[in-house]
Amino acid sequence: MKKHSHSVRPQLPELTDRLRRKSRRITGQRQAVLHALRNHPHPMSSKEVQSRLGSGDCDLATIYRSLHLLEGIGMVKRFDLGDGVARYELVGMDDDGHHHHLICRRCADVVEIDDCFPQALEKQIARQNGYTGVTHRLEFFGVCPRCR
Amino acid sequence: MKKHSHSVRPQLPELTDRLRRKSRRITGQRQAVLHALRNHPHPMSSKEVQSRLGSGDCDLATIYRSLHLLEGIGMVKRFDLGDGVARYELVGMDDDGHHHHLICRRCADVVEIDDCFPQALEKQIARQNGYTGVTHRLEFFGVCPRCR
DNA sequence: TGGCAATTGCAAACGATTTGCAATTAGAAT
DNA sequence: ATTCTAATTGCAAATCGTTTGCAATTGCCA
Repeated sequence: MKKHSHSVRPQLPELTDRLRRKSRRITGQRQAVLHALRNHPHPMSSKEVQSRLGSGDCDLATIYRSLHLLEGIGMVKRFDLGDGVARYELVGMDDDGHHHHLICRRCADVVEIDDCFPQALEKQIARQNGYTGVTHRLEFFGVCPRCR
Repeated sequence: MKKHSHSVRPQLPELTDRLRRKSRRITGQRQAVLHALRNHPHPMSSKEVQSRLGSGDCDLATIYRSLHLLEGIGMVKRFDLGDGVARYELVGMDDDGHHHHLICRRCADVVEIDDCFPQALEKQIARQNGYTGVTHRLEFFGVCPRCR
Protein backbone atom coordinates (compact mmCIF):
# COMPACT_ATOMS: atom_id res chain seq x y z
CA MET A 1 0.00 0.00 0.00
CA LYS A 2 1.47 3.27 -1.08
CA LYS A 3 1.91 6.05 1.39
CA HIS A 4 -0.66 8.79 1.18
CA SER A 5 0.72 11.61 -0.98
CA HIS A 6 -0.31 14.20 1.56
CA SER A 7 0.66 12.48 4.74
CA VAL A 8 3.81 14.55 4.87
CA ARG A 9 3.48 18.29 4.62
CA PRO A 10 6.94 19.80 4.33
CA GLN A 11 7.76 22.88 6.36
CA LEU A 12 8.50 26.10 4.54
CA PRO A 13 12.19 26.17 5.57
CA GLU A 14 12.66 22.68 4.16
CA LEU A 15 11.14 23.86 0.94
CA THR A 16 13.31 26.92 0.57
CA ASP A 17 16.32 24.76 1.38
CA ARG A 18 15.48 22.58 -1.54
CA LEU A 19 15.41 25.68 -3.69
CA ARG A 20 18.68 26.94 -2.30
CA ARG A 21 20.35 23.61 -2.97
CA LYS A 22 19.44 24.03 -6.60
CA SER A 23 21.16 27.41 -6.41
CA ARG A 24 17.96 29.33 -6.99
CA ARG A 25 17.27 32.56 -5.23
CA ILE A 26 14.86 32.61 -2.34
CA THR A 27 12.51 35.43 -3.18
CA GLY A 28 9.42 36.48 -1.31
CA GLN A 29 7.27 35.54 -4.27
CA ARG A 30 8.65 32.02 -4.45
CA GLN A 31 8.19 31.49 -0.77
CA ALA A 32 4.64 32.76 -1.06
CA VAL A 33 3.90 30.34 -3.89
CA LEU A 34 5.36 27.45 -1.92
CA HIS A 35 3.40 28.53 1.13
CA ALA A 36 0.17 28.62 -0.84
CA LEU A 37 0.77 25.18 -2.34
CA ARG A 38 1.73 23.80 1.05
CA ASN A 39 -1.55 24.91 2.60
CA HIS A 40 -3.81 23.57 -0.12
CA PRO A 41 -2.98 19.96 -0.93
CA HIS A 42 -5.01 19.88 -4.12
CA PRO A 43 -4.23 20.81 -7.67
CA MET A 44 -4.17 24.61 -7.96
CA SER A 45 -4.21 26.79 -11.02
CA SER A 46 -1.95 29.82 -11.30
CA LYS A 47 -4.87 32.09 -10.53
CA GLU A 48 -5.87 30.07 -7.49
CA VAL A 49 -2.32 30.32 -6.26
CA GLN A 50 -2.34 34.04 -6.79
CA SER A 51 -5.61 34.52 -4.94
CA ARG A 52 -4.17 32.75 -1.91
CA LEU A 53 -1.06 34.89 -1.70
CA GLY A 54 -1.39 36.90 1.47
CA SER A 55 -0.20 40.47 1.37
CA GLY A 56 0.91 42.56 -1.61
CA ASP A 57 0.15 40.10 -4.28
CA CYS A 58 2.42 38.95 -6.97
CA ASP A 59 2.21 39.21 -10.71
CA LEU A 60 0.61 36.30 -12.55
CA ALA A 61 3.61 36.06 -14.85
CA THR A 62 5.82 35.55 -11.82
CA ILE A 63 3.53 32.81 -10.57
CA TYR A 64 3.74 31.07 -13.90
CA ARG A 65 7.50 31.42 -13.86
CA SER A 66 7.76 30.12 -10.31
CA LEU A 67 5.56 27.14 -11.03
CA HIS A 68 7.61 26.25 -14.08
CA LEU A 69 10.78 26.57 -12.10
CA LEU A 70 9.46 24.39 -9.31
CA GLU A 71 8.20 21.86 -11.79
CA GLY A 72 11.61 21.71 -13.45
CA ILE A 73 13.24 21.05 -10.08
CA GLY A 74 10.63 18.41 -9.34
CA MET A 75 9.18 20.23 -6.36
CA VAL A 76 5.72 20.53 -7.87
CA LYS A 77 3.84 18.29 -10.26
CA ARG A 78 1.57 19.48 -13.00
CA PHE A 79 -1.86 17.94 -13.43
CA ASP A 80 -4.32 18.28 -16.24
CA LEU A 81 -7.88 17.97 -14.99
CA GLY A 82 -9.59 18.21 -18.33
CA ASP A 83 -10.52 21.87 -18.49
CA GLY A 84 -7.87 23.81 -20.32
CA VAL A 85 -6.13 24.90 -17.12
CA ALA A 86 -2.80 23.66 -15.77
CA ARG A 87 -2.84 22.84 -12.07
CA TYR A 88 0.00 22.12 -9.70
CA GLU A 89 0.56 20.27 -6.48
CA LEU A 90 3.48 20.27 -4.12
CA VAL A 91 5.47 17.03 -4.23
CA GLY A 92 6.46 15.34 -0.96
CA MET A 93 10.16 15.16 -0.01
CA ASP A 94 10.80 11.62 -1.16
CA ASP A 95 7.66 11.12 -3.19
CA ASP A 96 7.60 11.50 -6.95
CA GLY A 97 4.15 13.02 -6.75
CA HIS A 98 2.54 10.44 -8.97
CA HIS A 99 -1.11 9.91 -8.14
CA HIS A 100 -4.56 10.45 -9.55
CA HIS A 101 -7.73 12.43 -8.89
CA LEU A 102 -11.46 11.99 -8.77
CA ILE A 103 -13.07 15.18 -10.01
CA CYS A 104 -16.73 16.14 -9.62
CA ARG A 105 -18.20 17.04 -12.97
CA ARG A 106 -20.59 19.50 -11.33
CA CYS A 107 -18.66 21.40 -8.68
CA ALA A 108 -15.11 20.50 -9.69
CA ASP A 109 -14.37 19.24 -6.20
CA VAL A 110 -11.26 17.05 -6.18
CA VAL A 111 -10.52 13.88 -4.24
CA GLU A 112 -6.97 12.62 -4.18
CA ILE A 113 -6.58 8.99 -5.21
CA ASP A 114 -3.32 7.75 -3.85
CA ASP A 115 -3.21 4.23 -5.12
CA CYS A 116 -1.90 3.86 -8.60
CA PHE A 117 -3.28 1.04 -10.64
CA PRO A 118 -2.04 1.00 -14.18
CA GLN A 119 1.62 1.16 -13.23
CA ALA A 120 1.86 -2.57 -13.86
CA LEU A 121 0.28 -2.08 -17.24
CA GLU A 122 2.89 0.38 -18.38
CA LYS A 123 5.41 -2.41 -18.94
CA GLN A 124 2.91 -4.44 -20.88
CA ILE A 125 1.93 -1.48 -23.04
CA ALA A 126 5.57 -0.58 -23.56
CA ARG A 127 6.55 -4.09 -24.59
CA GLN A 128 3.61 -4.57 -26.90
CA ASN A 129 4.36 -1.39 -28.81
CA GLY A 130 8.12 -1.13 -28.61
CA TYR A 131 7.95 2.03 -26.56
CA THR A 132 10.34 2.91 -23.75
CA GLY A 133 9.99 5.06 -20.65
CA VAL A 134 6.23 4.67 -20.54
CA THR A 135 4.29 6.64 -17.96
CA HIS A 136 0.63 7.46 -17.74
CA ARG A 137 -1.86 10.09 -16.80
CA LEU A 138 -5.18 8.97 -15.30
CA GLU A 139 -8.03 10.96 -13.85
CA PHE A 140 -11.49 9.90 -12.79
CA PHE A 141 -14.63 11.96 -13.26
CA GLY A 142 -17.97 11.58 -11.55
CA VAL A 143 -20.61 13.34 -9.48
CA CYS A 144 -19.81 13.92 -5.83
CA PRO A 145 -22.22 13.11 -2.97
CA ARG A 146 -23.16 16.74 -2.36
CA CYS A 147 -23.99 17.42 -5.99
CA ARG A 148 -26.01 14.27 -6.35
CA MET B 1 -11.76 -8.94 -25.48
CA LYS B 2 -13.11 -5.65 -26.67
CA LYS B 3 -13.56 -5.07 -30.36
CA HIS B 4 -10.95 -2.86 -31.92
CA SER B 5 -12.24 0.69 -32.01
CA HIS B 6 -11.26 1.08 -35.59
CA SER B 7 -12.30 -2.22 -36.96
CA VAL B 8 -15.43 -0.63 -38.36
CA ARG B 9 -15.05 2.42 -40.50
CA PRO B 10 -18.49 3.83 -41.24
CA GLN B 11 -19.32 4.94 -44.75
CA LEU B 12 -20.01 8.58 -45.39
CA PRO B 13 -23.71 8.05 -46.20
CA GLU B 14 -24.19 6.25 -42.89
CA LEU B 15 -22.59 9.19 -41.15
CA THR B 16 -24.73 11.82 -42.80
CA ASP B 17 -27.78 9.68 -42.04
CA ARG B 18 -26.92 9.83 -38.40
CA LEU B 19 -26.77 13.59 -38.69
CA ARG B 20 -30.07 13.75 -40.55
CA ARG B 21 -31.75 11.62 -37.92
CA LYS B 22 -30.76 14.22 -35.39
CA SER B 23 -32.46 16.77 -37.66
CA ARG B 24 -29.24 18.52 -38.42
CA ARG B 25 -28.54 19.92 -41.82
CA ILE B 26 -26.16 18.09 -44.10
CA THR B 27 -23.77 20.76 -45.26
CA GLY B 28 -20.71 20.36 -47.40
CA GLN B 29 -18.53 21.45 -44.53
CA ARG B 30 -19.93 18.87 -42.14
CA GLN B 31 -19.54 16.12 -44.68
CA ALA B 32 -15.99 17.23 -45.28
CA VAL B 33 -15.21 17.13 -41.56
CA LEU B 34 -16.73 13.67 -41.25
CA HIS B 35 -14.82 12.55 -44.30
CA ALA B 36 -11.57 13.80 -42.85
CA LEU B 37 -12.18 12.09 -39.52
CA ARG B 38 -13.20 8.91 -41.28
CA ASN B 39 -9.93 8.71 -43.17
CA HIS B 40 -7.64 9.37 -40.25
CA PRO B 41 -8.47 7.08 -37.34
CA HIS B 42 -6.38 9.01 -34.83
CA PRO B 43 -7.11 12.00 -32.66
CA MET B 44 -7.15 15.11 -34.85
CA SER B 45 -7.02 18.74 -33.86
CA SER B 46 -9.24 21.30 -35.55
CA LYS B 47 -6.30 22.53 -37.59
CA GLU B 48 -5.40 19.02 -38.67
CA VAL B 49 -8.97 18.49 -39.75
CA GLN B 50 -8.89 21.72 -41.70
CA SER B 51 -5.65 20.85 -43.46
CA ARG B 52 -7.18 17.59 -44.66
CA LEU B 53 -10.26 19.16 -46.17
CA GLY B 54 -9.97 18.70 -49.89
CA SER B 55 -11.10 21.56 -52.06
CA GLY B 56 -12.16 25.08 -51.10
CA ASP B 57 -11.37 24.86 -47.45
CA CYS B 58 -13.61 25.73 -44.62
CA ASP B 59 -13.34 28.30 -41.89
CA LEU B 60 -11.73 27.17 -38.66
CA ALA B 61 -14.69 28.48 -36.69
CA THR B 62 -16.95 26.22 -38.70
CA ILE B 63 -14.72 23.25 -37.95
CA TYR B 64 -14.88 24.02 -34.25
CA ARG B 65 -18.65 24.34 -34.48
CA SER B 66 -18.97 21.09 -36.41
CA LEU B 67 -16.79 19.19 -33.98
CA HIS B 68 -18.80 20.46 -31.04
CA LEU B 69 -22.00 19.52 -32.75
CA LEU B 70 -20.74 16.05 -33.57
CA GLU B 71 -19.46 15.62 -30.04
CA GLY B 72 -22.85 16.60 -28.64
CA ILE B 73 -24.53 14.00 -30.82
CA GLY B 74 -21.96 11.44 -29.75
CA MET B 75 -20.54 10.96 -33.21
CA VAL B 76 -17.06 12.08 -32.25
CA LYS B 77 -15.15 11.81 -29.01
CA ARG B 78 -12.84 14.42 -27.65
CA PHE B 79 -9.41 13.44 -26.37
CA ASP B 80 -6.90 15.43 -24.43
CA LEU B 81 -3.37 14.36 -25.21
CA GLY B 82 -1.62 16.66 -22.82
CA ASP B 83 -0.64 19.56 -25.00
CA GLY B 84 -3.24 22.28 -24.83
CA VAL B 85 -5.02 21.09 -27.96
CA ALA B 86 -8.38 19.33 -28.19
CA ARG B 87 -8.41 16.36 -30.52
CA TYR B 88 -11.30 14.36 -31.89
CA GLU B 89 -11.91 10.89 -33.19
CA LEU B 90 -14.87 9.46 -35.01
CA VAL B 91 -16.91 7.05 -32.88
CA GLY B 92 -17.99 3.72 -34.36
CA MET B 93 -21.69 3.05 -34.94
CA ASP B 94 -22.31 0.98 -31.84
CA ASP B 95 -19.16 1.83 -29.97
CA ASP B 96 -19.00 4.50 -27.31
CA GLY B 97 -15.55 5.47 -28.44
CA HIS B 98 -13.93 4.83 -25.09
CA HIS B 99 -10.30 3.87 -25.40
CA HIS B 100 -6.82 5.13 -24.65
CA HIS B 101 -3.66 6.22 -26.42
CA LEU B 102 0.06 5.78 -26.22
CA ILE B 103 1.73 9.01 -27.28
CA CYS B 104 5.38 9.48 -28.19
CA ARG B 105 6.89 12.29 -26.17
CA ARG B 106 9.28 13.12 -28.98
CA CYS B 107 7.35 12.92 -32.23
CA ALA B 108 3.79 12.91 -30.88
CA ASP B 109 3.01 9.74 -32.81
CA VAL B 110 -0.11 8.07 -31.45
CA VAL B 111 -0.89 4.38 -30.95
CA GLU B 112 -4.46 3.40 -30.19
CA ILE B 113 -4.85 1.23 -27.09
CA ASP B 114 -8.13 -0.55 -27.39
CA ASP B 115 -8.24 -2.50 -24.19
CA CYS B 116 -9.54 -0.59 -21.23
CA PHE B 117 -8.12 -1.52 -17.88
CA PRO B 118 -9.37 0.73 -15.10
CA GLN B 119 -13.02 0.23 -15.96
CA ALA B 120 -13.27 -2.28 -13.12
CA LEU B 121 -11.72 0.21 -10.76
CA GLU B 122 -14.31 2.86 -11.46
CA LYS B 123 -16.85 1.08 -9.29
CA GLN B 124 -14.39 0.74 -6.47
CA ILE B 125 -13.36 4.38 -6.68
CA ALA B 126 -16.99 5.42 -6.88
CA ARG B 127 -18.02 3.36 -3.88
CA GLN B 128 -15.09 4.43 -1.73
CA ASN B 129 -15.82 8.10 -2.28
CA GLY B 130 -19.56 8.20 -2.64
CA TYR B 131 -19.37 9.37 -6.20
CA THR B 132 -21.75 8.29 -8.96
CA GLY B 133 -21.37 7.99 -12.70
CA VAL B 134 -17.63 7.60 -12.53
CA THR B 135 -15.67 7.48 -15.77
CA HIS B 136 -12.01 7.98 -16.44
CA ARG B 137 -9.51 9.41 -18.81
CA LEU B 138 -6.21 7.58 -19.27
CA GLU B 139 -3.34 8.20 -21.64
CA PHE B 140 0.11 6.67 -21.80
CA PHE B 141 3.27 8.55 -22.73
CA GLY B 142 6.59 7.14 -23.83
CA VAL B 143 9.21 7.16 -26.54
CA CYS B 144 8.43 5.33 -29.73
CA PRO B 145 10.80 2.87 -31.44
CA ARG B 146 11.74 5.30 -34.19
CA CYS B 147 12.60 8.10 -31.79
CA ARG B 148 14.60 5.87 -29.56
C1' DT C 1 28.62 47.50 1.32
C1' DG C 2 29.01 47.14 -3.74
C1' DG C 3 28.14 44.91 -7.94
C1' DC C 4 26.12 41.91 -11.07
C1' DA C 5 23.26 38.30 -12.51
C1' DA C 6 18.81 36.55 -11.37
C1' DT C 7 14.23 37.89 -10.71
C1' DT C 8 10.25 40.84 -11.03
C1' DG C 9 6.27 43.69 -12.93
C1' DC C 10 4.15 45.46 -16.69
C1' DA C 11 2.39 45.38 -21.06
C1' DA C 12 2.33 43.34 -25.27
C1' DA C 13 2.39 38.95 -27.88
C1' DC C 14 0.64 34.47 -28.34
C1' DG C 15 -2.14 30.29 -29.74
C1' DA C 16 -6.35 27.86 -29.14
C1' DT C 17 -11.00 28.56 -28.97
C1' DT C 18 -15.39 31.27 -28.95
C1' DT C 19 -18.64 34.71 -30.43
C1' DG C 20 -21.46 38.58 -32.89
C1' DC C 21 -23.28 39.59 -37.02
C1' DA C 22 -24.47 39.98 -41.71
C1' DA C 23 -24.53 37.03 -45.81
C1' DT C 24 -25.46 32.43 -47.46
C1' DT C 25 -27.88 28.06 -47.91
C1' DA C 26 -30.39 23.42 -46.83
C1' DG C 27 -34.56 21.62 -46.83
C1' DA C 28 -39.57 22.04 -45.89
C1' DA C 29 -43.55 24.14 -47.86
C1' DT C 30 -45.75 25.84 -51.84
C1' DA D 1 -39.21 24.31 -59.81
C1' DT D 2 -39.64 28.39 -56.73
C1' DT D 3 -40.17 30.49 -52.34
C1' DC D 4 -39.34 31.04 -47.62
C1' DT D 5 -37.14 30.74 -43.28
C1' DA D 6 -34.37 29.07 -39.82
C1' DA D 7 -29.93 26.95 -39.60
C1' DT D 8 -25.36 27.51 -40.98
C1' DT D 9 -21.35 29.87 -42.62
C1' DG D 10 -17.31 33.20 -43.02
C1' DC D 11 -15.09 36.88 -41.23
C1' DA D 12 -13.28 39.65 -37.81
C1' DA D 13 -13.08 40.73 -33.25
C1' DA D 14 -13.19 39.06 -28.51
C1' DT D 15 -11.72 35.88 -24.89
C1' DC D 16 -8.90 32.97 -22.06
C1' DG D 17 -4.78 30.86 -20.41
C1' DT D 18 -0.10 31.31 -20.94
C1' DT D 19 4.39 33.24 -22.57
C1' DT D 20 7.76 36.81 -23.52
C1' DG D 21 10.62 41.31 -24.05
C1' DC D 22 12.43 44.71 -21.47
C1' DA D 23 13.54 48.01 -18.06
C1' DA D 24 13.54 48.33 -13.07
C1' DT D 25 14.45 45.83 -8.86
C1' DT D 26 16.65 42.69 -5.67
C1' DG D 27 19.08 38.46 -3.65
C1' DC D 28 23.41 36.99 -2.55
C1' DC D 29 28.43 36.43 -3.11
C1' DA D 30 32.67 38.79 -2.73
